[in-house]
Amino acid sequence: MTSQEQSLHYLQSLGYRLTPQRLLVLAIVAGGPGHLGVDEIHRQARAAYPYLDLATVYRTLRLFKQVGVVTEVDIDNRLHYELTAPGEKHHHMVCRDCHRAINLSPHYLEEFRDTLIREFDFAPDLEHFTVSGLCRCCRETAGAAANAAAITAAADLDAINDAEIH
Amino acid sequence: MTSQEQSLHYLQSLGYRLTPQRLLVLAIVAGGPGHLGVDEIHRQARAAYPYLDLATVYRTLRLFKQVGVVTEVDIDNRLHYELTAPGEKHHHMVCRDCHRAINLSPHYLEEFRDTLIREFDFAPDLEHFTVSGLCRCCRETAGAAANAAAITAAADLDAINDAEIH
DNA sequence: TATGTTATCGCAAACCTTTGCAATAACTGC
DNA sequence: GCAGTTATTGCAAAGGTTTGCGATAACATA
Repeated sequence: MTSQEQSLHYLQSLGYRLTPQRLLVLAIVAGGPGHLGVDEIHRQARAAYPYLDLATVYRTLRLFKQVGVVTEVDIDNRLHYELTAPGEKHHHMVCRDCHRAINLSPHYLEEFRDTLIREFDFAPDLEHFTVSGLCRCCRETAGAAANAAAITAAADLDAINDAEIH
Repeated sequence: MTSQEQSLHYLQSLGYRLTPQRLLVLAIVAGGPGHLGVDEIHRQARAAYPYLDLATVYRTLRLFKQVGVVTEVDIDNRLHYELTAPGEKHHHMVCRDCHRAINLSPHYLEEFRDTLIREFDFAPDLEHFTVSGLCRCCRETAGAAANAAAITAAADLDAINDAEIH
């Protein structure tokens, strides 16, 4: 039994129905190289099943995400999905310049989660955690000038704020 | 000089122009009780300046966010904005059930940021950080049943995944 | 104060995503 | 295997947000 078939059986055990559309979407996400955009998934799916609607793709992916079969990644305000790797769960760091996604081990978030629960009784959703920022590449290249400007600007703002407070 | 005037001077010092629209949006966000939705800001703004377009509100808020004057909070897939509190910067925990936002001191993220920079050369944008989850209230009430179901489901999935790996 | 440059605005259209609804098809129990 | 129940689909429309573009207005310079 393949991993995909197991995921589908799992869906069924939760009371959801097995449809060709769901099978197809799962197969495409499973076959993709890491995360795929919704439009890309839809395009590939239509090649095999031309009447499949974009709304169905969205609904299917939302369901898969909800039960944990796929992981959602927000890249530049667009949703992307990848198979949830069973043994090697990971989070994402997405660069705000080049939009590349870098994997991040859950290990780095465990302490943070424990703290929120202990201090605030707040149970964070960190299953599908994504943090944006600047990757090494973009910090080195275009980032050099922009970064300097940002730092200067931040300092200015602090100065203004300090002046206001005192 | 008020805090708002300082923010506007700051914008000007960065090369942005001072317009009545920006002044108005800033005044409304500053006057609001914490975070306000975009439609709410637009509605209030139109009362004073009927021709102000929604697109301008969005562009203005995006600019304010970019320079750090306001903080963006995503609540149930809708953007909300509040004045960036100079001395008392904070992040947000947003409950996925009741959609309430709870403030979170930056202190809880400092170590996380340092780690990402040290280990991955990745500079995370944690200025406007929001984490979703379940607040104490919702965990106690509706959460009790739903939580139990979720835990069971997760255990099932783990079992399936374990079976697959071995 | 008058003039030129160009950032910003309002409008309209596009974009990505979600939702309502009637028709369909997947599962259940006989 | 067949009929009944109801989750799911496709379609169309709406929702929230962004973008392109010509017209306007804010700032700099003289």
